[in-house]
Amino acid sequence: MNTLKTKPAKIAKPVKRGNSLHVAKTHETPATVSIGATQRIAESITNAIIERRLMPGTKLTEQKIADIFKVSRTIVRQALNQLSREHLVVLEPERGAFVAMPSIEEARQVFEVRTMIEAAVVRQLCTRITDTHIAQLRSHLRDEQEAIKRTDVSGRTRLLADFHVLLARMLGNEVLAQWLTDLLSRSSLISLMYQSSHSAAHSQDEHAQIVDALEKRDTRAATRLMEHHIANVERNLRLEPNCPDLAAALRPF
Amino acid sequence: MNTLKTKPAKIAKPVKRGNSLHVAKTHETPATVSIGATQRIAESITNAIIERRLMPGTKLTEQKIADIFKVSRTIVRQALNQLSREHLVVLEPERGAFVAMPSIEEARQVFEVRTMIEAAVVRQLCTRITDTHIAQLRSHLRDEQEAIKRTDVSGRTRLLADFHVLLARMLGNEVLAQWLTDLLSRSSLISLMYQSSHSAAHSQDEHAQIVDALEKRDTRAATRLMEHHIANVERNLRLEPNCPDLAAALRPF
DNA sequence: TTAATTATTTTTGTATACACTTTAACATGC
DNA sequence: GCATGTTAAAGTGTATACAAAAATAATTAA
Repeated sequence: MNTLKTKPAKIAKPVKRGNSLHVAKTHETPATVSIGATQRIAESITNAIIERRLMPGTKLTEQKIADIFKVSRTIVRQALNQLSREHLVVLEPERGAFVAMPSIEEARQVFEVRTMIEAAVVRQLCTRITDTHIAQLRSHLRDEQEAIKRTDVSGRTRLLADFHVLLARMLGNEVLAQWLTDLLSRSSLISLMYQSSHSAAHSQDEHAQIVDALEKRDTRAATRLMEHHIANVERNLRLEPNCPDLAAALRPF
Repeated sequence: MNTLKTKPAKIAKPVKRGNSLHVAKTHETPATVSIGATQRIAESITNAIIERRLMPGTKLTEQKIADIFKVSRTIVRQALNQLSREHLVVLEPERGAFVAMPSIEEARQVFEVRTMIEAAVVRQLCTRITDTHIAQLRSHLRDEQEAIKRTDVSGRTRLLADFHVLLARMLGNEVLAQWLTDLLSRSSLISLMYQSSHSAAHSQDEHAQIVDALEKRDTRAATRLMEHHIANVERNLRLEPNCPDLAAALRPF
């Protein structure tokens, strides 16, 4: 019932710098040049999580992070808020921020959504993919292989996830790409938490098969391969009721 | 290169209050009971936007909002940050927050994604929808009709959007439902900005047809109807290069 | 009068202060 | 020794202070 009445809607003249969609800030900036400190910290924490330097459940104390980055808690707070909306961090009222521990149910839902959306992406893509796109994908596949060869764990994790985002981006739909990016960082956290046994090499191979199908514009095969790929990744998670529920299961009441 | 090294990852014991997915805070709380002030303000602004009391482009000055709600700018800032991540508000550095003015391109992308995802939702739903669900949908359709009858503009806007979220929620996938919620508030802002000529009654009728198809478990018809419905809504937007670009077009340079 | 320049006021961005909550450490009683 | 209650430390949530930037108003020159 809070009406929020304002003056007769004084419209701001459309200043219109930064015409295009919100792609602007997504793109890498030249150097350490003052790209919001908030963003810098959020990315550092994201990297730390994805690269397994911060384990799920770890407490993220505001002051400690503030000290590390030499900023005030205000900035850290903004970063943590952002991360919580990306589901990489959980904010418990009056208790603080923790690296998220996605539940088994959440994992299931994330993979279900990914299957739905990525199958649709691949289907769409078959009707409009260009040779340039195919070349891009081949190039990406090579990068994946290299990262696997030299056992660059964090690099290959990122590249394997980027493959999926890359496909979405080829539809020329930033809204979709942005969302898939979020979904994939959640996925990374999930496979990291439930120690996936799905080898990177196997994933890479499946990616290659998908590209092959795309090149032939074989809609049926491409969607089937994508669905199987995601299903495989999910199937290979250790989703048994482990640690957290174990403690609860052993308790008398 | 910011390493963010912390102590050997002191894992916080899984306190485990609020076991289930993040549904907890989504649910309505009894009364005005201290549900975060931030949330309250964000919702007020959202309502004001959807109900057309705040037009696209309006400047949202932090102090003014703070005064209205009798809180500090800190809280308002959090709310505006949240809204910017929902794309209802745009944050321009050093300039402030404005009600978003989604571009034509953004509109196109939002509807494209909605088509993809909602077609998939309906397809999935055909295989697992229950009679209880059908009853729920029928009930919702009645609510829509009533709101239209008594020309409750803001009510019907909300209900017509909620129909789509309701479908997603029936898949038992909160991740999906949450995202569709975001997409639909963006859609609302878009149709509000580009004055849709698609009558509410027509939309409601199309919703009813979709439910009919779902009841018969007619996958083919249901997906086709949903795709057409969304396409209709988009087609009826006034997407001509209007005001904003007009001004730019007339300018010498 | 109009345009350009300077001065003034708003408004944002970040840091800091402070109250209140939680957590832990310790002491007391059983 | 274990549980419970008490006290101290740490941490979060909100308000406020202040510097820097932007918007607005005033002033001057053409």
